[in-house]
Amino acid sequence: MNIGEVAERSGLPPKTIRYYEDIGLIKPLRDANGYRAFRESDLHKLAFLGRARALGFRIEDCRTLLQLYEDDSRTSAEVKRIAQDHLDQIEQKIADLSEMRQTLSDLVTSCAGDDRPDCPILESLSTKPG
Amino acid sequence: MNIGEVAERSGLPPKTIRYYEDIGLIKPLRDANGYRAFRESDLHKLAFLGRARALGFRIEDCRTLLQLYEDDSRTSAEVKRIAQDHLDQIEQKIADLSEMRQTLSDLVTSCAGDDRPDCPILESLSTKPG
DNA sequence: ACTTGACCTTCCAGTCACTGGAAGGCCTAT
DNA sequence: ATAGGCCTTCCAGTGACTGGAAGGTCAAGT
Repeated sequence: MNIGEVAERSGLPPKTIRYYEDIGLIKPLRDANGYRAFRESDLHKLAFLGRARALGFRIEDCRTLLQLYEDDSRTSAEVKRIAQDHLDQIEQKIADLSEMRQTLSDLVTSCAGDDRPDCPILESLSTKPG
Repeated sequence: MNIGEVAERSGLPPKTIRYYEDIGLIKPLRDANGYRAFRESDLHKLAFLGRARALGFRIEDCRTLLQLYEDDSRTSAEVKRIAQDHLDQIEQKIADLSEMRQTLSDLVTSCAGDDRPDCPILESLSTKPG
């Protein structure tokens, strides 16, 4: 398989696939003409990586997860710890964003949004809280 | 005021303040010794920027908001549009993260997290959905 | 006068995970 | 022979800082 087909089948752009090879996540073979020659196993890894990335795992976590996947002597505890840590971070992010949303949505609601200059949003940004 | 005092009073690290000068958000004066000499107005701008950043506005939006703040002929509609767009993006991000959280939390729950290798998390990552 | 330590300066590199673009080689069909 | 659609590498840019090195300045203490 050439990179175009793998890109289509994995859903990842060719650029990303080359990047993943650069950082050692996959090691496709090469044809005599220099083209990358992907095996089914490479495609499978790329799909794995795509799904892990879609869940928001950092690349280094993806690397670890892939290693664990290929390691018969892994324990599910190792995997779970990574996923739980990531889940914690996602929940923290949601909490932070929810606070921003609340503040912003209050400000947006209170702003007339007309052609006058008076604006509670700017007033809030320019004023010390408390 | 030197940068240290401004950093303390604005809550922004000196590095960030220098960076904001680099990209033209503030233009502090200079003392004869080359030290930055901040006016109260610089401090006020930095505090404004700090609050805007804390609400998650991108730097370029912060720049625009600061310009609008200083423009007597602004309209609140301009400000509101920026804030509303940002709010929309935050809500989109929360939606994306919430979906990740749901999936991840299901996976974490279903994983025993013991010393055996069987792991629904890895199985899910390695399997095509559908 | 000298030294110490806490400031301040600039500049360069690194972060993260790609993404865009340029310059050029290869393959297939006409 | 040429056109186009692949493929290759390499370099630079993204956003918003952050760390660190190398060196200048200032105030206080001895």
